[in-house]
Amino acid sequence: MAVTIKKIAELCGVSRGTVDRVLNNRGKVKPETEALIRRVAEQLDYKPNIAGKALAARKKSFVIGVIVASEGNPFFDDVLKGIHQAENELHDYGVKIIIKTMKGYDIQRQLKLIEELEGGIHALILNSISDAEIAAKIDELTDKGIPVITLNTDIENSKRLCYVGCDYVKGGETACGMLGLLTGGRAKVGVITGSVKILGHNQRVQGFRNVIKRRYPGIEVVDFAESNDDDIIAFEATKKMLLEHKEIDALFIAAAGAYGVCRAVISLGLENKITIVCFDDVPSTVEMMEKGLIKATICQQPFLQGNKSVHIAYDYLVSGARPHNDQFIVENKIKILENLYQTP
Amino acid sequence: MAVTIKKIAELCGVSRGTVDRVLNNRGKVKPETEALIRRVAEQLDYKPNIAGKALAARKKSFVIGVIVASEGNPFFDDVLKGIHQAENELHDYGVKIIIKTMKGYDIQRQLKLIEELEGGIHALILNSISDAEIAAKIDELTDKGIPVITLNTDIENSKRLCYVGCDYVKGGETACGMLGLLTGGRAKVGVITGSVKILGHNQRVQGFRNVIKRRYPGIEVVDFAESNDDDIIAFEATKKMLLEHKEIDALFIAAAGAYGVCRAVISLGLENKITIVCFDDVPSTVEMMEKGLIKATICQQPFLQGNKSVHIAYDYLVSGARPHNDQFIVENKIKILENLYQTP
DNA sequence: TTGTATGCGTTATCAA
DNA sequence: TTGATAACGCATACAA
Repeated sequence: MAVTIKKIAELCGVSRGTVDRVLNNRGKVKPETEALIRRVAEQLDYKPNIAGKALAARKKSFVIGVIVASEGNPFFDDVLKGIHQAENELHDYGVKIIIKTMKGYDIQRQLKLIEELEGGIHALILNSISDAEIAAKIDELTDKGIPVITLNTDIENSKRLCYVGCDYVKGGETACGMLGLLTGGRAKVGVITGSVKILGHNQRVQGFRNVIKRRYPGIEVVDFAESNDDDIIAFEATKKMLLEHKEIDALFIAAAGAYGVCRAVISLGLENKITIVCFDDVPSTVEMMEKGLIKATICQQPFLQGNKSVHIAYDYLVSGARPHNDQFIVENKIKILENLYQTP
Repeated sequence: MAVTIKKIAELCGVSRGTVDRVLNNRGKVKPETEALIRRVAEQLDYKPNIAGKALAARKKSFVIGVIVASEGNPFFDDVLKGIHQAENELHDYGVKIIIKTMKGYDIQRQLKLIEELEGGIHALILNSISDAEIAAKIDELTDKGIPVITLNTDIENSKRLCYVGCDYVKGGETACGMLGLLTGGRAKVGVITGSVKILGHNQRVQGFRNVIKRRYPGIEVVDFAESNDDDIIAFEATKKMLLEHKEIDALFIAAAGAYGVCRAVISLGLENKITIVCFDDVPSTVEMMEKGLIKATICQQPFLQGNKSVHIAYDYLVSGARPHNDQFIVENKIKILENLYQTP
């Protein structure tokens, strides 16, 4: 039979209340008794029963705040779906969610949204901007007892509880691996990134270059442009790039803007010449895959990211549990036309 | 606040016990009261609280039997790991698991194993052979109140509770999609399947042909052989095939035996000529991917299959919950060298 | 500093 | 046929 608080209490000759105080660090226990209880719990490998915790937790109520830069970015549609489903799943357990959305990555705007939420939440899920001011704010919340979970974008040197998102470097490596296979290892590549200011985008490009160096000497990056995650800018930049570099026969799109890129390729009549690899499966990308323009896309489980971030926040609030290594890394999944539609 | 049995009881002016009897079909309730309770529960959209159920269920104990054809088949290593982890996760809830393994697909042997278990289990997870005698046995168990979950291989026309595994047709389609991309849509393919008697293998080949017809007229299947999931037989068959058909420049391996196939290719010095696509990422396949022989493999989340099958059995025993559409379909994941190692 | 009592939602037992 | 009550493991308000 499993070890329970009751059993530990009996074994130590104290009451359940005392064991609870020790195991949950509530203080007010004589040091000797505390030591004894800890020793016994350790030896018996006590694991709190989740169902019991959840049931007892129903009496409380948890408000979780969410801030995402989802406006005008369809990638976040599935992230938000995952969050909403988690809210549903945890509704029974007294979880309420307040979502604030923003457009693009404006530091002051994000700070303002955090301040709007901060008084009324028990935890914050933050699609964070990698910036010192934001990091300081995260530390402030954490010190106040509001854990912060970074979602999709991480931030270094902060007291965030954990990061939920993909491994961007590995994503870039996977993209290059696919391009290598699709082109027989010979390609002149144009890179269209989102912004050199965004860590994740740079990491993808870095991963891409890693694999060139490691396995594909025949792949060469001949030009590089930024789209600011905007289809129009991507369209213009791609057109310019392809006109200036007639030798380009592959495009690596490290961020949003794939639709603009594809339209540029079409407008120059280069559909059959250029191999395109990109990220995520937003509707416009799916459309371009069906047209045959985009051969492969690397996806990062947006639904799972949203869903998991909420569950992690709840688990931490209820039982102090935190994920292994302070992170939950989703997979980079290769999708081609044939395996696009599958159960999440 | 969520709807509970207590609330329904109050609203109907009866005791919790009575509501419980109605909602769990235990009988012994006056028809009028039953109708009233059902109506109220329906209207309030009553959803039983899982934590409550789990807690109450601790008093019972569940024995789940598992039969898998895992002997000599490393694919099942991860399936078994998933099962063991589920046992760990549910240990607190009184779940015990008895695993019986077999080698290959021998109907009489499988029947015998079922009979050995049948007296002492509350549910059965069965890596079933698609056969009428087995189907009849499944129905017998089901009628006795022992739900049967088919794992990795399904069986038609039976009263099994649900199927946990992949969509084999889609797996074959994905494999052909990859091969099309890797070869620029032009290939002379040799197909090495496991056995024409195994439904899943046939479905993969079917999916492969679907995509040839749909998108890749330049891909042609020139020969076909069986490996019986055995590396030695696969080795011999591949060698023969490649010697007879010098034009073959791609191999589609629909089942186990990939290692034998690769060794045949190596022994003929054709490493650089032949594009190989296969299934699953057993250690010998990973080795061949690292050597560059296998370009891509389609994986089917073995760990998740094992883990999920146990959880589904438990959920059904505790709360009568069954998965949507009587199945839990795992994904066909494309893996190349760069995204082979990731969190499960 | 410690113990006791109560409740979370569900199920089982026993008495009526 | 029904209702009352205890139990599962945990958390906590309150009493000692």
